[in-house]
Amino acid sequence: MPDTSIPEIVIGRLPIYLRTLSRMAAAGKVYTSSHELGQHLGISSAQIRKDLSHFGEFGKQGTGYNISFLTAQLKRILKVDSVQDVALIGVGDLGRAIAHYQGFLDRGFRVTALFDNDPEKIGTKIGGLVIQDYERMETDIRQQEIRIAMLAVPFTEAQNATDILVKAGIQAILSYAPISIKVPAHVHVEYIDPVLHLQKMTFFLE
Amino acid sequence: MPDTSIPEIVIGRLPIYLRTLSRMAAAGKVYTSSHELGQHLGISSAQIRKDLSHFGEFGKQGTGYNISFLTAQLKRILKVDSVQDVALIGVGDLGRAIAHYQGFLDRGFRVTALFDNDPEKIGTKIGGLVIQDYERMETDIRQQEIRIAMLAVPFTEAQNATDILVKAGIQAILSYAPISIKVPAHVHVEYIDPVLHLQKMTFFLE
DNA sequence: TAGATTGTTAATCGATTAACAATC
DNA sequence: TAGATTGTTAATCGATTAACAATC
Repeated sequence: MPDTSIPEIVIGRLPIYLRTLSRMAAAGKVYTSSHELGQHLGISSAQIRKDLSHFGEFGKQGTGYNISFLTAQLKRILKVDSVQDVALIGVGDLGRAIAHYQGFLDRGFRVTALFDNDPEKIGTKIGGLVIQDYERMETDIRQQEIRIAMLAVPFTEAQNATDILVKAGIQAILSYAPISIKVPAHVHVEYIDPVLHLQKMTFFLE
Repeated sequence: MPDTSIPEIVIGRLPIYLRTLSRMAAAGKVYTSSHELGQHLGISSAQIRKDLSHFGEFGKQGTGYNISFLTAQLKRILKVDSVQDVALIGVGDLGRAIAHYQGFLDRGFRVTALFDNDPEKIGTKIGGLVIQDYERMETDIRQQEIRIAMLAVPFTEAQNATDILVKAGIQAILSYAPISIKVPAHVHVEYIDPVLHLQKMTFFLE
């Protein structure tokens, strides 16, 4: 059971460390240090050491961190050492791009179910998966014991789809819909809305 | 000129306020309060009032905020009261979805240039825009005075594309490539990597 | 050994929140 | 007027960083 006293902001940085370590391993490096990691990411070495210290001692004085060892530890901590099944709701342009994306499996995820409410799409296939009707969403997700969903529906449809996901027992939702969705406290929601990033950056334009 | 003493974290929340106000306006509401806004977003009313106070006084005691007035003020502050042109680099599945996305214009952005380095794609059209060769990236972006780019290339190509964008005078980059890119200090970079969100949420799975 | 780097502590820094006078 | 809500101050809370003993 994860220690819930660990700040959420710390958990949010672990995947970034993991991603950077993977790049280093691919480049043939064997050891790294908090200083080197920090330089890559633009954060302080102290922060990296502090973050990791919440979970154990993974380094050696003088030599730093063994990259493959630290990678394995972070994967274990984040529970991505086994592959997590993900349901994808909404198969428009964006949903299609997500379904085709080859970058999930390496990092612990696999889209194993597709749903849409457009009769024209239902029954067609993407990457070997049949697009299913909303009707089947609750039972399919339960049967497959899927705990994570990605939401790529129009924002007008987001809350409705969310309500079905919650009924199906989904515990985590990554939503691409540009709207705040309501969920019970036990369901985690994260959002991706590119326009929020663009608007933020526009403020800083010269 | 924006007051640079305003914390970046505050700027990051303004687009969220703006998005919520738009939803309220669409629902026919005329006034709202910091309390109501906070409830929608799951943040405290004090934080909303504090954030807004960096930029002026936009509310009235007793009645709260006029939604269309506050919307106009936030758009002005974020500089999205005029439409910003955006270049899109990389027209794979994701780039295609971005190019087709209808949700940008309403919120201040318009994709006006597409680039790819795949000879098979160069010269073909998406939504009325011709996909141009990398060769033309620097000059086209300069000529069109584009200041913002979205990066949807494979991660192996991200730094190379970024270097060209920087030479072209781009000031802000929204990157979908799962890798940290290096830019000069005057260029703002934001990242979207869905796997980071998924891995973070997986930690909290029961 | 000498140099390097960890994990941890304490200090600093910055963000959030509670409270309330002002006032619509 | 009475009730509601702002904008702001001061207090609280939490995150980041500097520093260093331990030790590889």
